[in-house]
Parts: sequence; structure tokens; C-alpha cells
Amino acid sequence: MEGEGLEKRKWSNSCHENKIEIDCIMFCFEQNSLKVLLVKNENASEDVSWKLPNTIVEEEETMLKAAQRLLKKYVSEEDFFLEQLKAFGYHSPLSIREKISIGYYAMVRKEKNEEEDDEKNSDKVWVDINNIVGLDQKAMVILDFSLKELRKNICCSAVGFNLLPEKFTLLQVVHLYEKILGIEINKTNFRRKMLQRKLVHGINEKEEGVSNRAAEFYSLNVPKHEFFWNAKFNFNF
Amino acid sequence: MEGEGLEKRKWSNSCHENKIEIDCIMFCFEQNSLKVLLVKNENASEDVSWKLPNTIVEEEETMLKAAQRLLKKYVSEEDFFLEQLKAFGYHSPLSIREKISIGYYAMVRKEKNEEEDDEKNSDKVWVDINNIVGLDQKAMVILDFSLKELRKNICCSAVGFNLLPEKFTLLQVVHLYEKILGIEINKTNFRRKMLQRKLVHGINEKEEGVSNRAAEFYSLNVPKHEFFWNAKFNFNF
DNA sequence: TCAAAAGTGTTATGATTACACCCATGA
DNA sequence: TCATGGGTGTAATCATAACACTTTTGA
Repeated sequence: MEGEGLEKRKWSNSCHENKIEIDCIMFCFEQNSLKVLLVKNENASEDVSWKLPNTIVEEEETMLKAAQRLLKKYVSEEDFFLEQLKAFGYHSPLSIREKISIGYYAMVRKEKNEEEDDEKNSDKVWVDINNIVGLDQKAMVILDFSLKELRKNICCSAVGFNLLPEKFTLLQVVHLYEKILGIEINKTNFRRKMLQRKLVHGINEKEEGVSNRAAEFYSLNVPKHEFFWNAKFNFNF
Repeated sequence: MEGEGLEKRKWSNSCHENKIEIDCIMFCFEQNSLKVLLVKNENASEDVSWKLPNTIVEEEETMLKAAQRLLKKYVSEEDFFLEQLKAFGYHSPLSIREKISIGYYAMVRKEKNEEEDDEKNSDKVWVDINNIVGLDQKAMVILDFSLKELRKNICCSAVGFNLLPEKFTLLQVVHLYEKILGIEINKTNFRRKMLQRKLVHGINEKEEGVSNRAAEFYSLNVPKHEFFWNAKFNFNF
């Protein structure tokens, strides 16, 4: 259709454009709010100044490895949850061809020392999911999808506990579920369900130095969770 | 390909390997069994003789368009459900690099005339999900994932009804759910739930020519389904 | 008439909700 | 003592499961 040279350039261009991207929604839960990590958009041409952590899958690297590499770049904690969402297709103004980004979502436990770090490092910021602005369309699509996925999953698995420390109070769990689902939950009935189903169990330790009755610490009963939800699944019908 | 320069071949090879594949699980429900479509494996070197319908995403084609093209190649019915599962990475012995296949799942209503067609056309076959053999590892992974996804989804959406005709009997629905979930369901209580929740409604038509009491035909109450499940979702906590 | 599947009624059980109430702790 | 959040008890209500029962149809 067009000249030889052009044809060739188009072809090699297309090879470059072919590269698979990774975008990762990194969730954390701190100060009773559900946050995601955004990083500064270097080539911010328009009013879009933040973006999701992202990278390109290198030659001889798997998608998962690329996502892990991306996560480690921003998060010091070794113990994280990481799972693929799906492949998102989108159009960038620079190319005719659909570009593909594999979306992942991660859940990290934020450490105190990291918080201080973040304040200095203004290239990244943890933003409450209700206060997110300045993301482009692709990022918003992935973010919405990840939130839906997260909401679905915390109702039938223990995945939410990846955002809490090993020892937690039941009020922390309630707050976590409230923020993720965006609803109010009856605290007393919630704790009873959790305990009756034996999804968590007390570890005979209490809060210290609080100005009200000290709450007991609980920890997750992983096998019970798996058993409970596997059994529960079919039960609705 | 053989006669060309090595440099060039390598280059075009790597471009070729980069191509994104589509694999699609196509479900149908006939004769009270849940089936998936398999197609003959042309380059069957080993004992793997069947494979999933698959294709490559062409230049200037989106993933979704490629999946739709693939589906239309095998299914005549225009009215189908098609949704992406996720991106599957796998290693083929021919390449060092991880290959990527975007998995989709589709639900089709099989027509009577197609059945006859299929008998003649031995390149494709609808196989009961319990009788599947001779698929390679990648296909099995995608199939397992799609089944889990389907099981999750029919319990909180109307997606299963994509496998049934517009008018159906409640027994058909029970059988469908039994086969998908792999469990037995109490028929009388199931019908009550469906009707109480108004997820389906009678249309004042009955079966004809059956050798037992004619069952009433029902049809899906789509808005109620959406309302019910959106409201229901958070309810577990 | 019988067999087979459709469809209804009823009851015990258990889950869910709402709300009143008591407990522990620092200020 | 008070405010704050931790935690228990209880009774009404609702959903579920199990099973006995009646209805309709062609052979």
C-alpha cells in the first residue's frame, strides 16, 4: 500500500509496540483508610500528573516476574500478596494498534519506617481510594476493576487479611471491611460471625497503652477459612 | 522461511513469537450435560490430539475482536456471551520466552441444526467437561480456571442463563446448576428460591407432548437479577 | 391404572438483626 | 467520675432444608 521503507519502519515499529506492559494496583490499609500507591507521571503532558506503577515485560522475563520486580521497586516488605486481574486493552494516541497491559493487584502491609520514607520521597504517594484524581482512563479502568475484584474476594476468602498485621483487633477487621465494601457494618454481630465461624481466634494478648478498654489481639485461622469458604460456596443454591 | 538469511529469520521469528494468542473456552449445555468445544489439533506430534479453539491477535485487531472472530468461526448463533478470563503465561518448547495467551470464555445456545452439522464435521467436537482427555497443559489450566470462574459467577449473577433458551423449565435450570457446580440440588427448594427472589417468572406457556405433567416455561427477570445480586453482595458481612 | 415429573404445604432448625447491657482503661 | 471503645446476652425475625403431599400427563 505504501512505500518499501515505510512498510519496513511500520513493521519494526509494530514490533516495539508489541511489548506487554504491567500495571499494578498496590493496596494498603493505614489510619483506617484503604489506599493505593500512585507514582509521579514523568512525561506529564496534560493535567494527568500521577499514574499507576507500571513497567514493561522484558525479554526472557515472565509477566509474574515483571510484576514482582515492579512491586519490589516500591515496597520494602517481602511478604506481599500479588495476583493477576486480567489483560486490559486500550488505545494510546501514539499507535493505531491496541496496546495491552496486564493488570495485577497487590496487598501490602505498610511498615512504620516506610511511612517516614514516603514523606521525603515525593515521587510516590499512597492515596485514599475515595480521593483519587488525575489518573488517565486506562488507570481508572484497572482501578475500578481491582476494587470490584477485591470486594468480591474479601466476601469469600481471607484475602483482606493481607492488609492487616499478623496480630489485629476485631475492630481493625471491621474497619477494613467497611472501607473496602464502602458500607457500615454492625460491629457486635460481625465479631460474632467471625468467631462463630472460627475464621479468627484470640491469641491471649491485649493492646497496651490505649485510653479505653484494651482490645484482644486475634490472628487468622487460615485452614478454617479455606474449609469454610469451599464448603460455603455452593450453599447459596 | 528456510532459504532466508539467518539474521532476518531470527528477527521475524522473535516478532512472530511476540504475537498474542487467544484461547477460548466455549461452553454449551445440551442433553443435560455441560460441554466445551474442542477442535482437532492439526500438528499433533504427540498423543495430544485435541485443542482449544485458538487464534492469534492480528495487527490492528483488538483482543476482543480476535476472540469474537474465533467464536464466530465455530458457532453460528449470533447471540453469545463472551468474557475475558485473564492472561495465561506458558512455556512452549520452541521458545525461551514466555508465551502469552489471553483466555476467554463464551456461552452459546446450541441449535438443533448445528448438532447435525457437528456430526458430519469431525474437526470439532463438543465434549462433556467430565470426559475431557488429550489436552495439553496450557489448555487444562485455562479450562480449570474457566470452570472455577463459571462456578463463582453463576452463584451471584444470571450468567448461567446464557446456556439456556429464552424459555426454559425450572428443571432445566436445576440440571444446569447441578452440572456446573457438580453437586445435587434439592429441586423443590431451588424452584422456591428462584421464584421468591423473582429471578425468573412464568410466562403462561407449557411444555407440549411430554409423557408427564407438562412443566411451565419461565423466562429470566434480568433487572431483578441485577438488583438482587448487587444488594445481596455485601450481605454476607 | 401406572410411572414420571411438576408443583405445593409445612415444620424444625439455624442464621441474622437489632438493641440493651456490662466491662476496662486513661484522663 | 466520665468518655471511649471492648465485649456479652437475648429475643424477634427470616431463610433454609427436609420431606410428605397433591397434580398432571401419556402410555
